[in-house]
Order: sequence, then structure tokens, then C-alpha cells
Amino acid sequence: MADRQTENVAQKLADNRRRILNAARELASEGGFAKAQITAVAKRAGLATGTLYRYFPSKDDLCRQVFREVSSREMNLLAGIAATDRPALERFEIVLRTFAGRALKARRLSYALLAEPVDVALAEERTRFRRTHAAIFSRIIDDAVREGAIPACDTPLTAACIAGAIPTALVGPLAPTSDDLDVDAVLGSIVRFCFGAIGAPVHDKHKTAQTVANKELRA
Amino acid sequence: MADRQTENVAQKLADNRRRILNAARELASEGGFAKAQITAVAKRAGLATGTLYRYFPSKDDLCRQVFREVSSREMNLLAGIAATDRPALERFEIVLRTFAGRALKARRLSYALLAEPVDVALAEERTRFRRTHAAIFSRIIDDAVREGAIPACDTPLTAACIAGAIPTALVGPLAPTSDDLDVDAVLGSIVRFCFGAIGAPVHDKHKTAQTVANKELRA
DNA sequence: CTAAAAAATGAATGCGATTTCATTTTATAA
DNA sequence: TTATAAAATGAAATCGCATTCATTTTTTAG
Repeated sequence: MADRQTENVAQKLADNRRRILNAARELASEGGFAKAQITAVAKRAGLATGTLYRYFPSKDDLCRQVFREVSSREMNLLAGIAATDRPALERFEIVLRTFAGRALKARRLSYALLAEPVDVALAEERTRFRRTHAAIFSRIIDDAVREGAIPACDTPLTAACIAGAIPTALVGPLAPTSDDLDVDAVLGSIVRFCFGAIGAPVHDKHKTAQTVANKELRA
Repeated sequence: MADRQTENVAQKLADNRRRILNAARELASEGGFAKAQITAVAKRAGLATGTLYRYFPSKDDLCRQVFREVSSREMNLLAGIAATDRPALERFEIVLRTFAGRALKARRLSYALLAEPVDVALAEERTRFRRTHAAIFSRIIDDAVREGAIPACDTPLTAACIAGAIPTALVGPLAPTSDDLDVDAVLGSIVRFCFGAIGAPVHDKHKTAQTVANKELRA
């Protein structure tokens, strides 16, 4: 009898779970979460519709899981940079370039994560994502104030502004079309905008930080 | 026979149409467009479900109509200010205060208009709304550059940033809670943020424009 | 008042999805 | 092998809506 789950099976189960998550992520990257219908995900994962429910209790759960997997990678990357011991404004610039740069790179997926119409379950996840961005900016701005690099300000509000400005400008209907897209120029504009917004001096040395930012981008 | 529609009936029809629109708007203001289900709207309007379809071909059309009625009032107000012949930076500040001030006043409705999860039909309307905001900011920023009040910048991008920053910061989950909400302070912070962002000098005279902004608010 | 047309009604239908579950297949241990 | 439990299957049930339409009510003109 098959009383106990064997190693072999455990492996296969894990594989299936992964395949389901990957299938859902792929569909979402291609056509947004709306295209990640249970039957379509199952089909792409090479499983039957009902089988998915042995791995995830509901569609919402599955989509949430996918959203978290994708978004937490981004959040960890940004949080890592923020936790560095560099001067605040340097960290600020790197985080901005990383955030904006990645948004520009994977536009369809970024759109799904940041802007696309989604249902309530995913909107909640998106809120977590946004909050984290704001928290990261908040922390850096606080540090900059403490270092005397910028004047004091309403930090949470300012951070929320930045967390909203970048996605709106770079992803979705108000974003520049991919044709006339000079990534470096756009990143430069974003940096200028945000530096000015927090009352930091806008200097041409901004270019120097770019190398660092690009290195982070490859992560 | 009742061959021709009489004045009396025409009046009643117009009334019904209005009542439907009002009911839908009220429901949306209370619980978002998701709560504006056909049956609920009909009930609140004092009509039967099927009757709504004599006035609007589909739910999407009805919701679109409601969205437009509400949003076009806002857009006209802002466009009016933008078309003034005041110096660009003055107009900029008034538009900012008007936009942000109104968002703070009717939070639930603003949320429905600007941020809440909605389906595709309304997302399209929302895009028009956002585009208009960006266009208004764009125009003012261009003027400011032309007047030599600020350095040149990527105007559309900058405008999109502002159009995204304000709703994110003031409406929805990242917004300050209504308890600890000092409207004047928040508006001041928004103005500072945006002035800095476009490279305009941030001065204390900002207070002066407030009177004007408040006057516009009453419109 | 009456007949015809317009308007209103709301229960029934339709739709596009998720979710269930009786059945079949596969894996395991005796 | 074979008995048993776990896993997979996919057709069918379910669900939450918007939408329809055969019937009833109201309005109007003769």
C-alpha cells in the first residue's frame, strides 16, 4: 500500500506546484492576471483543471502566491540597497534607478504588478507592494534629513508621492511608448524629478551612480 | 392612441434617466463602482431592473456615463485654471491645491475615480481622466519653461509623475488617515514636492496663493 | 370610454468563469 | 502480484452577475 509519501512522489508534487506557479506567472507576464484563468493555467502546466485545487485552495490564492513571488524579488532587491551604509542620497539614486530601470525592462509584468486593473484579492497584494516601496523611500529620506543632506519634510507623504510617481510615469497608459524610449535619459529625468522633489541638489555627477545601478540591475 | 411622446412623458423619462444616474453615482460614492450593480441601482432609483435597459444599453455604458459626469466636472475646473493668463508657476500652485484639495475632500469618490480596482471599461475612462491631468500639468510646465521660471525638462514625463504622485499620496491605502489630517499642511507639502520636482524655487509666499485656491475650491 | 402604443416590470435566462466530486490512474508496500 | 492509499482527471455543478422578454401597467388620442 501507499501509506507514506515517498521521496519520489514528494519530488513530483513539488515539481507540479512549481509548474503551476510558473505557468500562472508566464500567463500573467504575457497578458496580465486576467489571462491566468484556472483552466488556462492547468493546461499550460500540463495538468487537469481539478488538479490545481490539490495544490491551491482557490484561484485567488494561486494568483496571490504568484504576485508575491514576483513582487518579493523586487522588494528584496530594493530593500537590500536601502540597507547599505552609503550616504542616503547615493542610496536614493540607486534605488530610484533600480526601481525605474526594472519597471522599464519588464513592462508587461510591471504593468500587471503596478497598474493593470485587477480584482480585489490582487489589489490587496499590490497595496503591500506599494507600501513597501513607500517604506523604503521613507527610510532613505529620513536618513538624508538626519545627515543634513536635505531639509526636513513630511516624509511619509513625500515617499508616497515618489512611490506613485514612478509607476504612473513609466508603466501603463501615460508611459512613453517603447519606440522613442531612451532609457538613460528617462532614468536621468526620474532622478532629477525625485531629487528636486525632496529638496536635494541636482548635480551632473548623477551619471556616476549609474554604473552601480546597472550592476544592481543584473541581479 | 399614444403615438407621440407628450411633454409630460418626456419629462418623466428625463427624470428617470437622471434618477438612475444619481443612484449609480451615490452607490459608487459610498462603496465604489463595484457596488453599483444593476439591480441595486434600479432599486435605489425606484425602478425595476429591466427598466434600466430602456435608458442605458448596458451596465458599462451606465457606469461610463457616471464616471464622465463626475470626472468632467473636475477636469473642467482644472482646465479653467490652467487657461488663465497668470504666470505659469502661480497657475501651477493653484491647480495643485485644487486637485489635491478636492481629492482630500471627497475621498471615497476620489478613490473610485482614481485608484480603486475597476473593470476594463472604467479603466479606460480613468485613463482619459489621468491623461487630462497630465496634459494640464504638461501645458503649465511648458509655459513655465518658456517664461524662464524653471529649467527645461522632459515635460510629459514630469507631468505624468505629478499626475501619479498626488492620487497615490492622498487617496487610497498610502494616504494619511483622516484623523491626523491637517489639510493645509498636506497641501503645503504637495506644493513643495511638486515645485521642487520641476526645479522651481520653493518660497514661503506659497501661503498667499492659498486664498485663491480656496476660492476655486468652492466652485 | 376604448383601443393602440409606449413604458415598466421582474422572473427567467445566459454567460463566463471557478469549483466540485465521482471516477480513473498511479505509486507503494506487503 | 495485489491491495490500498494518494493523486489526477475533466465533465458537470455552481455562482454571481448582467441581460432578456413575455406580460402588465400607464399614457394618449380618438
